[in-house]
Amino acid sequence: MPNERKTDIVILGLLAHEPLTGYGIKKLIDGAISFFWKGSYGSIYPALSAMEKDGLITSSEMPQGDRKRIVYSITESGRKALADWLKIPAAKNELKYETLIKLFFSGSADKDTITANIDSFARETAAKLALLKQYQETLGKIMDNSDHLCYYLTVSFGIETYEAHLRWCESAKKLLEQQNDRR
Amino acid sequence: MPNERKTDIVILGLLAHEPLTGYGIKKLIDGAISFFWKGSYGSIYPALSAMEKDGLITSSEMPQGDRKRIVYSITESGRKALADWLKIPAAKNELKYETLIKLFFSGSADKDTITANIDSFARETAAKLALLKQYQETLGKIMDNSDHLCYYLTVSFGIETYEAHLRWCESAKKLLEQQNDRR
DNA sequence: TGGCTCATGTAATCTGTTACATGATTCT
DNA sequence: AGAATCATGTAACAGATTACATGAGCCA
Repeated sequence: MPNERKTDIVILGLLAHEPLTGYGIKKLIDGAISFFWKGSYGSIYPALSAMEKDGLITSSEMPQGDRKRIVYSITESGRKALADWLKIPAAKNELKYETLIKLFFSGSADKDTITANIDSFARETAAKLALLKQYQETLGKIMDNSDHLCYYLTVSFGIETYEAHLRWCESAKKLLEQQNDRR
Repeated sequence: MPNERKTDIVILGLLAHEPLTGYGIKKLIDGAISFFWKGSYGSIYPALSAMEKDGLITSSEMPQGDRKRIVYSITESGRKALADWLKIPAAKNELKYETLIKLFFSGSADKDTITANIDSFARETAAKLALLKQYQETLGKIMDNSDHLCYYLTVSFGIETYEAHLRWCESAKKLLEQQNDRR
């Protein structure tokens, strides 16, 4: 039975491409993946231990000089678990935006506070968008295999979503102005 | 110091509008709020107890016949905590879409699996979108105060985001077709 | 030599879900 | 009478974060 823990799936997905250390996994998660998934050492290392026990991955110590170094590889059983999970269309998709909580309950807040919150959100979104566009550019040049196509589609998702967010920021601020003038 | 727990903030925000029971809070969270925030009884009731101890809310037993019923109201201290939190522009905005994890690691999956996943995502998104559009229609008619304006803006955010998702679904499927033909 | 990166790991804590237990009221 | 809804609450578990502890290798 494939593990439900998403950390496990992400690790499996990364190891399906190449063997990695826990540290290396963390670095990759902090890259293009980070816009839809986060992971800390406190979740990665325990997951690696558990998955090795379950036979989904294997480890081999490959020290660099005197520095401890454990490289993990995916097993056949691991590949199967990953493939099985990929085939299940059911997916939990969660959007948890504190900005929306703030906005929803800002009925008694003054207009400047609301606008400041929207502006702050817009800045953060623009920064993330810029990063994704960089990734997209790089990927667009090397879209030679199905791996890269999938990366490209994921990044495109982020770009279209963030662009929609930014458009909303503009229209929201306009509406706020209008309502303000009307009083 | 304002509590960082978002469950607390959501409860405070709801109670700022009207006194409610734990059950009533759960019902409201399951409504228009649910697209950006979820809550279970297992998180709501303990939060209510903790917040009462902290003086952010007060309770009064108002049984209905023989049925136990505890109605919570926000205190001045609670209103201040909420207002303080609303003034901080910093916000954690998390997009956690399993669909994107699946897609990102679908390099070795066959095209039908990927398309099925996208279709499933599109159906779910369309369903959520339809609900939000209903809310928007209702809200559009009664946009008489700043509370309703904030609700409207929040719902609009969801609508624009989900519409962007659906557009992406279409373009993603087209790209997949093209790449498939090219082989 | 000092700071960054590579590298592993754990303990305490937080936050929340799921599942259950319990029972009254209201609607059909 | 039976189903749905109203209503409160807890215990076990899950999943993750934060902060810490530790230390080697590499570059300027």
